[in-house]
Amino acid sequence: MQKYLTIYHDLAKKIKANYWPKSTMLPSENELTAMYETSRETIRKALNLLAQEGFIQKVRGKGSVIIDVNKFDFPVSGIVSFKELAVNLKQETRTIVSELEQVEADKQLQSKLHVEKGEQVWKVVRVREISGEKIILDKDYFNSVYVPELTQEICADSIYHYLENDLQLDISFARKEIVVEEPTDEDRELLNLEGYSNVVVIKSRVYLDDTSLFQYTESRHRPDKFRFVDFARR
Amino acid sequence: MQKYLTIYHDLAKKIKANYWPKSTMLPSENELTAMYETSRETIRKALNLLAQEGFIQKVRGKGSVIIDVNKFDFPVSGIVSFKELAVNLKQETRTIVSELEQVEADKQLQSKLHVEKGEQVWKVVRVREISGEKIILDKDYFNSVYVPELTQEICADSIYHYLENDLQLDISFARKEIVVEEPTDEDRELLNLEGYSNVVVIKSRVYLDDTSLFQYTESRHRPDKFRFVDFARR
DNA sequence: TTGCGGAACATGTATATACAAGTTGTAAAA
DNA sequence: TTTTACAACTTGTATATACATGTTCCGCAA
Repeated sequence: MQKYLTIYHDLAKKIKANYWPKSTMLPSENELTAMYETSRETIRKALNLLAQEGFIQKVRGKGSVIIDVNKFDFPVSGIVSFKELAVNLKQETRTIVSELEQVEADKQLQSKLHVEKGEQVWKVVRVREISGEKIILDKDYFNSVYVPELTQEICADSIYHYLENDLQLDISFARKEIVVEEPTDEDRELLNLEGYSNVVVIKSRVYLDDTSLFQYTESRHRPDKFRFVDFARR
Repeated sequence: MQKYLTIYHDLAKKIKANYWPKSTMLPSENELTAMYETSRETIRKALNLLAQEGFIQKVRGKGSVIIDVNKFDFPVSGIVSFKELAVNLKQETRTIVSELEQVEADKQLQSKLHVEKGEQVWKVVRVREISGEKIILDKDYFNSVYVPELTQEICADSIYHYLENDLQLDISFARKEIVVEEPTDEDRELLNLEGYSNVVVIKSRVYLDDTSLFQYTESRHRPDKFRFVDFARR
């Protein structure tokens, strides 16, 4: 593994474990250079990563202050699969595959997935149950060129795990959009909406390493259970 | 100005202006090094920034592909003032200052702004009108230690401009949280809610360069007009 | 006592060099 | 013709050096 990543992970782990008191300085770059027996540039790469992820704040002429991280509980920012999220949640979760089929792309899908008319597309509809309540409705569409086969088992477990480990796809980046919509009949039917008159919809286009678009997803959430946490720099 | 930032801005401008066709390769790092008469590391700093911001996708052994940017229309991600947003909007916008006063921090504010009991805090309530409709209700609280004075004029124009240019504050990062809530009486009174039974609330804690917390904000949006666009990397 | 200057330290930027590792096309070998 | 091997590209990582620039603190001079 690369040195700067190893150092980054080591420092991140120590910060999370409160190895240093919050709001105090990290050792200086020169000290870290000596501690890890490497060069200053390598340390700086690790520190810049830490700053980007909100662990530290670099102050010129002074040093790196450890930011008091109040554990981000639901980082929908970034690309994270539901299964990866679920392990952080205390509650019981369950995934119900309600639909799984290969369909021809209609006009709407064509524009969202950038495929030609009539091309084959996998459609997966899944309901996410948290603590016994049906909270999230995930509608995924995959370009069959990149995902030729999907099974009930894969969808019930983790599609992302299958794509990355078995199909060796390099998922790279996504464009996301969050809006609030009125529930569709499908939403009302599949979710426990409890009279709520809105759903929060996260629409994502997901791209591979080679910038090809392979997935379009709508994640539809009951509004009271939705929470998006973000870290932003000016 | 720093070389790598100059190069970054130059490349970003060219990409936005379609100087190179979308989905094609940028010149290689070595070519750019020659073009800008600098070192490869400096070029790499600029390219990494472009990748971070979603302009390009770096592919090892091949080069940097230009990502087809479909102009992100409403980047609430990052820290952006309403006035900065407004210049990108085509519609007419107006800001109405509905409240401006210095108050003692109550228990709730104490925890949100990390101030002591009874400390002075500026409270600003503003309504944002877009195309004649009252869409957004911004409630800002500033720690008086960092912001001793605020006037009607400043609030009607841009508080951020005042903080950064006149008070010389270095606004650095923010923690944000997006949730959906039921409208309060204040929401119903000040906004044109048109019968909507929810509001989208962005709660932000904003920090200075030296990691001190100086602002807490709730930005309350009418759900049909709310849209959050994000670029994420796995 | 007060204020100024500078040493010693911090991070930021720029450059050069070396090698590792992935991709592609070509020419030689089977 | 097909396969293999390699050269010539690409980006990724690691190191060393130099200087710029911001912060802190201590001691000396006024």
